[in-house]
Amino acid sequence: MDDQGRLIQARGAVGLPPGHPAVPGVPSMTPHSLHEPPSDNGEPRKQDIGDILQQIMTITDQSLDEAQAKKHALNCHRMKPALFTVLCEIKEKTGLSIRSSQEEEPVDPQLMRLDNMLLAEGVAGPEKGGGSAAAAAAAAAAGGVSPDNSIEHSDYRNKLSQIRQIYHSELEKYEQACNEFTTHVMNLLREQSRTRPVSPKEIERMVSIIHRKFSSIQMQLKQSTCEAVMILRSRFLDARRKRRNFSKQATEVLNEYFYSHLSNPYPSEEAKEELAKKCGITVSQVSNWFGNKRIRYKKNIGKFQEEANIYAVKTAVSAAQSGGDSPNTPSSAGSGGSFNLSSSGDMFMGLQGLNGDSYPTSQVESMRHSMGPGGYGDSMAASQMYSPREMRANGGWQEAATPSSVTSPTEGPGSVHSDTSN
DNA sequence: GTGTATGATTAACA
DNA sequence: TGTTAATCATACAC
Repeated sequence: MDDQGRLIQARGAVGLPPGHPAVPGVPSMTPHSLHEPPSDNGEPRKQDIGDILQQIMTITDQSLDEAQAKKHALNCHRMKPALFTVLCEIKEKTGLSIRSSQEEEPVDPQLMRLDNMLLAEGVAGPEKGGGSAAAAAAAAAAGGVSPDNSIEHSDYRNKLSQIRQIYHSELEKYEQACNEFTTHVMNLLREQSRTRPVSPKEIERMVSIIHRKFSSIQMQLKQSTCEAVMILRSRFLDARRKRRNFSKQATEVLNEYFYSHLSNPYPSEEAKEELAKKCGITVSQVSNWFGNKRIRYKKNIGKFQEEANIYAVKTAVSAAQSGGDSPNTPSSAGSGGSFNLSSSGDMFMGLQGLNGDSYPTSQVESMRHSMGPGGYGDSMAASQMYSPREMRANGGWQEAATPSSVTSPTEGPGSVHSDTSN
């Protein structure tokens, strides 16, 4: 007999109208589950099943006490095991079949990524030297080797080890809680299976749901751990946090270039590379340095007067020492080597520019002394000694009339411009 | 501990 | 893409 036929038969048995479902969500009923002693015409059996179904259908309409009593009576009914089997079958065929298709989800790529990262960082999986490899890789990525690298490495290792420890202990807690909860639910369902149709498959499904829920919690844990590792890594790698002042020699080289190219303190790419090599820093650090220097100089020219003078003197000294034959070359300021820079025409004329005469070293020294320990206390005096470029209205650098510091190489030593605008 | 110096970063701009 | 200007974060001197 087909489902339709069985349904009609069941309806007839319980005396339900054709539009009313026999049992909610029950499309079919297999007669083989209802083995009854054969009767002559089947009427008593039909009547029996009908009664049971009727009682089940109306149990919710009764009072609690009545329902309890009825439930007990139904539980003890001889037809109960058969009905239970049928209901289990029906549940399998309806709800479960729909859900089972949704259950087979592919492995979450996000979870895979997290797992891979934790594995790579040495947080998950076997410990690989406490993350020293990762620390070394991080240091390599940073592109520099600092003298206290080993300290940083151990610091990184310790922190990573802490993260690892927390991760594993939390993971263990989750797993324990998951197992406990699963056992609890399984026991509960087994217990309930005495009073309602709960098939083993359903229990299995419930277990997998619990596992999925717990694995989503685990994913959060993994995500948090990954974030912690990322923060640790970024702290370890973040150069800003590990800022080191450049060496004195490096700063000197950069300043020499800056003040000797004050009219156009924009080193070319080649010059930057040369400076970087000379200072033992990167090209981008040179760019940063010049960017900072320009803006800070412009913002507070007065503050840099002294510094400018010192470098003017230095340059003059070296120019004088080298016979004054190449006053335009910053490298002539005693720093050795050449930047191979084009003559930007902004070389300090040293002290030459003051009155057009070349100053011998001794005179330079005496001038230096005349500045006093604090350099020029008088800004006017300073501007006479060395006056910076006038800034363009738009904030840029402009070749301004300056007394000594900045003159075109084509200009004679006497091309002194007074600039008291500062 | 505090103020200043300084290297790095970032958004906006040309 | 390089520069400016503002800002951050750290180093350093006191």
